[in-house]
Amino acid sequence: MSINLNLEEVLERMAHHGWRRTPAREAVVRVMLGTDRALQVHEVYQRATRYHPRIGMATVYRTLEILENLGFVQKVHAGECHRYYPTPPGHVHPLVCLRCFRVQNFAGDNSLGSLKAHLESQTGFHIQGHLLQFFGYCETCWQEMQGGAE
Amino acid sequence: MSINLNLEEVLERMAHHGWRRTPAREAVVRVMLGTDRALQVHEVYQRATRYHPRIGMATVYRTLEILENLGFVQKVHAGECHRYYPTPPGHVHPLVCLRCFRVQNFAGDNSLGSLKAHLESQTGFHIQGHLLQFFGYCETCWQEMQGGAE
DNA sequence: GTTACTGCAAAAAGTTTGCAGCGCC
DNA sequence: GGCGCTGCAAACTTTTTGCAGTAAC
Repeated sequence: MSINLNLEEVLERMAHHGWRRTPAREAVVRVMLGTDRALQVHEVYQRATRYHPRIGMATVYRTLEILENLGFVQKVHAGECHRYYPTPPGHVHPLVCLRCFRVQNFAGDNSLGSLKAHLESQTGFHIQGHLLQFFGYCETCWQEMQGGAE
Repeated sequence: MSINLNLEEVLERMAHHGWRRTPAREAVVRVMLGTDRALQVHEVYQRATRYHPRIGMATVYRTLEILENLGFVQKVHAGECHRYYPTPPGHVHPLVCLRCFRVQNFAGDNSLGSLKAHLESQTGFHIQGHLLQFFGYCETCWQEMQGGAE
């Protein structure tokens, strides 16, 4: 969720696209606004039940799909499966902690633009997009892993 | 599969790691050596049956896991699901056609190295790796799409 | 002769769909 | 009041696991 938006703004923008405002959708939006980590779908579901106990998994899937299509959340490919995290403002890429899945965003490398142009002329491909992620361990997790806990 | 390796070389390297040479594994290796596209697991399975008709899906999964761990094949995240393609030699990244899933590899952007160092000092993350892919349409598919088909 | 490997089938995990009732606009 | 949305359950897809027979070394 663009971290510069609040609950009302997101719901309003959804409304502009014809999506009704419901307690279930509000719950999912709250969850995504309130996380600094990439979440698996079942984690989104669990957290959403705090705001709307009777929400179902299907609704979570459907709402995440809407939010993704509107550009409010994004998928991250972390190891085994994919996770969702709020889309930050600007053209940035995620740096994901492989242990706690906290996401740190960094500014898009502007060399990718020229690389894209270069690739298009070299290969004849018509490029539609790219995927850039870094993986590692955040300072906190790194310390804890060194401490033998792992 | 590293395109500069042949069947014997791959099987030999697997043997070095203690993996036995079997018809099923040979079939999967042949499939991966013979593709220029990223394949879904069921596509690998279908093609493998040409070499070894009684092969099972479970064996395909198990063999792809071995090949991935040894670095002979890689996953690509293309839209809906992930696909496997042979690891090319050198440090390169995939440019994937969204229609036919042909993979064109390009040389790793060396600016990523300095970006990594920059990110580590900025964020405190200990970076383990990165994921860079471009998506688009190859010239052939682009022409066919313009032609009104699709 | 051992032990790793296989194919099969069943289980598990992840995701989508159908639908009747509810509640948003 | 109409229709979009929901939760539930069932279906479906993808991946993993258990196991007894088979074959590689």
